[in-house]
Amino acid sequence: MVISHRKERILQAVVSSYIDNCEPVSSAHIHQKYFPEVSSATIRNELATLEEMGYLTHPHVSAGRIPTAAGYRLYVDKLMPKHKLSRQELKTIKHYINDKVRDLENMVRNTAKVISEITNLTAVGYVQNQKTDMVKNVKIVKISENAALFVIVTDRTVLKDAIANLPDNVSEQFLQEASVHITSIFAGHTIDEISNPVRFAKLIRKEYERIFDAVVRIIKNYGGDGVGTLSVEGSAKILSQPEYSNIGKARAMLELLEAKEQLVPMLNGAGLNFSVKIAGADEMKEGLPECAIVTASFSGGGGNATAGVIGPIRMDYGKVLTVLDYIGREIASLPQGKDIMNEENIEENIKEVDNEEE
Amino acid sequence: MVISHRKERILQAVVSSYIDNCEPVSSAHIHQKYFPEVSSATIRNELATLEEMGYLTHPHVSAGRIPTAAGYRLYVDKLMPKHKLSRQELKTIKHYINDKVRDLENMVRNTAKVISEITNLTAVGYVQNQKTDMVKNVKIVKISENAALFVIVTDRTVLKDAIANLPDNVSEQFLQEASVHITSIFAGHTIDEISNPVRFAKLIRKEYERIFDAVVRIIKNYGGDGVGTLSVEGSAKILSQPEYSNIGKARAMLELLEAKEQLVPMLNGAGLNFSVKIAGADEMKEGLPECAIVTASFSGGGGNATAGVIGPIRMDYGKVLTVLDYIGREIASLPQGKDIMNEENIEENIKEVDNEEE
DNA sequence: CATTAGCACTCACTTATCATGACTGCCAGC
DNA sequence: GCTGGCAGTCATGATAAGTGAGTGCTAATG
Repeated sequence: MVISHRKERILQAVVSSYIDNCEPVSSAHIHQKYFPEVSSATIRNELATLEEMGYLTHPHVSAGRIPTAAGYRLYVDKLMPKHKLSRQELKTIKHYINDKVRDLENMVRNTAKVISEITNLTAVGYVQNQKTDMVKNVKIVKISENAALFVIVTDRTVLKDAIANLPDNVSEQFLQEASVHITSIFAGHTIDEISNPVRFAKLIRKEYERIFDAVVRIIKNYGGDGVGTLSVEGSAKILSQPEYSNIGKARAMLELLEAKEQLVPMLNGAGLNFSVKIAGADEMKEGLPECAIVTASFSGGGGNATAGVIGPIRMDYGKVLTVLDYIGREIASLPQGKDIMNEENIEENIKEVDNEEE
Repeated sequence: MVISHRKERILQAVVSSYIDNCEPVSSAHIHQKYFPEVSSATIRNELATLEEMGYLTHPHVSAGRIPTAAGYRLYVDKLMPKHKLSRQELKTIKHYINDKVRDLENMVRNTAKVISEITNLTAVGYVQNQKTDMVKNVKIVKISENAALFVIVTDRTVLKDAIANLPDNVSEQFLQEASVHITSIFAGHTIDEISNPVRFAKLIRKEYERIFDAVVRIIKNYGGDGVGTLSVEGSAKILSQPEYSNIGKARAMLELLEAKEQLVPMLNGAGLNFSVKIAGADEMKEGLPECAIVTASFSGGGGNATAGVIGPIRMDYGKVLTVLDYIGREIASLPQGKDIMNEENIEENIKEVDNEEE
């Protein structure tokens, strides 16, 4: 059955109203607030048809209508009104997203923070390490008598958390030379290529072999599936949503937020700019709490990543999508690296990085 | 009034029972489970006295007794029975706490994870940067045309998250020399001393001045109050506790866990080995949710840090303290750095570090 | 045929009332 | 000092009745 324009408008009214109030919407309410031109009886007829079509339900016979997953789906895809961000919100976004943050992980965390703040929902950000990332530089820094920090710079980010033991009597000079040698071999190659190091093994000078092996292992590990940095911001906000006022549901949700392995696969929008997944309407794993996940992929600032919100199915999709869209543009517009190093700039830069650690 | 031995035993019974069941304890229950040798009436008399003394209350007249904050305090300080960890639990601890984790932040995160897993409570770990930390080494690593990673090694940890812009045309060679020069000036000095750099400024060679300034800023920032790494593990576990089944209380608790500035001051045990803070009995800030915080300070592995649990006042203090104690010993017994670098070792080491990032 | 007014009907939700029983507190006797 | 016994209290849970928001249907109207 083709859905008439009026039915669409009525469905839109139901979804909007339900998103705002989280209460079943009655025909009288739609009549008063959205459709004074037709009577509530007419609206009742239309509602009955929309229910037959699968877009709406009732919790019980004497209750108003609430959208089904299919109803939300149609709303998101077709009916959703444009949202306009306030001046204050734009300012907040600009404050968080700026060119002072230099590494991808921090940028993503910042992005999640600002999304959470503005939408008042829990936000997630994820940087998936990719096998196609290209190694640009490998540095090995001796940090104590018997340990070194391995810094691996790729075209998307900087891996700087691998610390490994050293054999005795390795000099700084030696590590420095090893870094140069290994960089010369790996530079320009992808994680994927390096993970299969046979072709490189013959290029390596004998004395650097052990260091080489360590680097290969670090890089292999970096490119593994599901490895990456996940940030979750504002998880307490889940509990303000009435659909999670039941403690069991709230807990399921929080556990999902803590379980990286479960959460990460749900963030992939199959390469789309935006992805709105609604439990029930879209293929989502069984056993997960009822929720919707809206994600966007961002690129700019020398990398790309995914960020979005996770919340009740009844969420303000219009606002969320507008926020994600705007942030996407902000990030894309960041300069690709300014060559400035005045005092102020460094100071703020450092503070920024530092805040992100918290 | 001096508390008699029998009163102590009865108080102990009340607190233990309440910790296990989270239900007011009746005189009959104590009689059956703990004191078959005296009648419930006698126990009632004792309970009445204990209530007068301030260790117990009633929710209402026909309900059993529950401990007051003072009752918990006495229990923790004097009456608590020793807990014994199971073989499995000891194994879990050994699995998490091992010499493969090289940096303090990761070790603390691991510690929090294992504490949370074993106690089934939310755990926190905190590494407070201290003004008395001594700088050992400063390395500046060029990671792109116009940015560098500043690695600062102290006697307690490695700071490796500061990235700053560089002026044009700074060569690697130059940064390398600057690192050596700056290290030679700062090595052996504390954060506090360096934060007031006047005495060092005259030692610095003109050409390194800008780099020097950047390092000083990073170090100053590192030593700032409240700066440090906080890990919170298992926050969803809060919601399993019946005292937070009220969504408002649960939310207050989660918000506390997200608010570093509020949480950190509560973790300081004033230099004690163990600290048990009970909201109500101890000075805790107003407006915070009802909770108890048990922390221990750990030292070993080349640093010291604080970790513990945060949960309802009704928690199994015996178990928590035993776990913290045992973990403390494990950490203290870690070798201070082994000079091995066989394949296996590195591999596990790297995996470990990587896992921690998640 | 679409629209509408009107009305019967349903059913979640609220409030009132009552019964239950798990406790304590106290007293009198041992 | 200890104990059995008993009256008194009060949270908790069950039952019943009343309320009203909202629908579905029908018949009338344009």
